[in-house]
Amino acid sequence: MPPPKKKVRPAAPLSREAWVKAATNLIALEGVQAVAVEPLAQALGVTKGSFYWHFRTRDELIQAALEAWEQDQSADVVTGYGGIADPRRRLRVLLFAAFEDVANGKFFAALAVSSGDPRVQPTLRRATERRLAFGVEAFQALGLSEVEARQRALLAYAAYAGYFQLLRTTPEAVAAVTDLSGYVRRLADALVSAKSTRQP
Amino acid sequence: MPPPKKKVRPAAPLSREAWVKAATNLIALEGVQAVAVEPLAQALGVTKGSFYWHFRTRDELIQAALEAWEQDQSADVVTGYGGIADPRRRLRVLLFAAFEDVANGKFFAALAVSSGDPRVQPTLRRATERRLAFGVEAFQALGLSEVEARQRALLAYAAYAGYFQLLRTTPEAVAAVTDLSGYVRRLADALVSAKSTRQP
DNA sequence: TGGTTCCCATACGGCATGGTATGGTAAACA
DNA sequence: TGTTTACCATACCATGCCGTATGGGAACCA
Repeated sequence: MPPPKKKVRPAAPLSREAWVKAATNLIALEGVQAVAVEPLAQALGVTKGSFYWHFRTRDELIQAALEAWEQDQSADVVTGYGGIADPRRRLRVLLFAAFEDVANGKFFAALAVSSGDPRVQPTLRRATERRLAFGVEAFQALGLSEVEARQRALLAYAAYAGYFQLLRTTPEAVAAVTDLSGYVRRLADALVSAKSTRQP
Repeated sequence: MPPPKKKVRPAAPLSREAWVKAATNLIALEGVQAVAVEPLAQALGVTKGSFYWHFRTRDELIQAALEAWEQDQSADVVTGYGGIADPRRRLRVLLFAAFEDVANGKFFAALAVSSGDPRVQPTLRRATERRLAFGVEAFQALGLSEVEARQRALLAYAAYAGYFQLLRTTPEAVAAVTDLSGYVRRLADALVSAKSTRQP
């Protein structure tokens, strides 16, 4: 008779980061609530026993994934667009970069989907505030008042958030607009070059 | 000794519509996945027994709520803005009306939150397609090509969707812009009066 | 007064999942 | 070679929810 159970070790033991990465992918696809321990373990070819050795609880995994994303975020913002001198050009580069980072946009949209989760809320709030503040600053550099800069930053950010929300919920609708760069260019033109008050 | 259980009837028996309305409110607040039979029954002061007399299943309640909303939607669009002749004015009225209907905007954002649910997807897709088509038509009436009209409609709709998403996830961020009508006016100006191609 | 219908309570089974307890195996180490 | 440590499997309990089965009270009707 065969030996009752050959315990086959996976080629490499799972690291904590592997769990976090898997959770991050799952969040981007289906939101935070989809991060369930048992299905995730099955997808990784192990069982819960493995998970609860690496993490104390499910919350800990989710927090780890969120923090990892937030870290990347801050790094991007700080390093990237501080150096561009011309405020008009800086704004354009900022907008294009934001829309071109599709993976990041999708993850952000997934977070918005999970905004009901109390773990997600602080992360989402911080990210939004930081980005909005950055946008306000960029518009003020154009010489606009703070009120106007806030309006335009909110408009730009809403266009960003809405675009990736639509891309997530109804990609067919977005697919009708094939020229993304044209779309962003139009947004940039509308926000950067418009006069400071309503046109007659 | 007191009688073992005085079955106290509620003043009025619950109607099917009362359940639908309660579900609708819950969806607007927390999304579709929050519509759970037992908690909802408790909130209404009854038990599951009542629910499963009015509905065959939980799905049936959710479908009913979604259909009710979709009906209202079509009614609004059809009745409201068909008659305005001047295309510029028509677009402005349309935009202002969309942003002013806060309840509807919040419900839409809640549906986007629940976009993973297979019951929600068709409703969301139909609503998005109808609204976008309406927008494309309105921009074409300005004399724009279809490609340009699609871009602007998507931009307007993204600004709409993003605004209510932000209002839902991080209301503090939106609160910094107190003048909503100014915000919408800026959006309208940017979309309606901009030249058809990029400015030099 | 007895029956019928509407509306609901109670009790139960079932499933998915979070979390715990415990043991087992392989590799490194002494 | 014996022991410890890292990593994981298995079995188990608890909880929250869906759906079913059944009965029962109140109101109306004959």
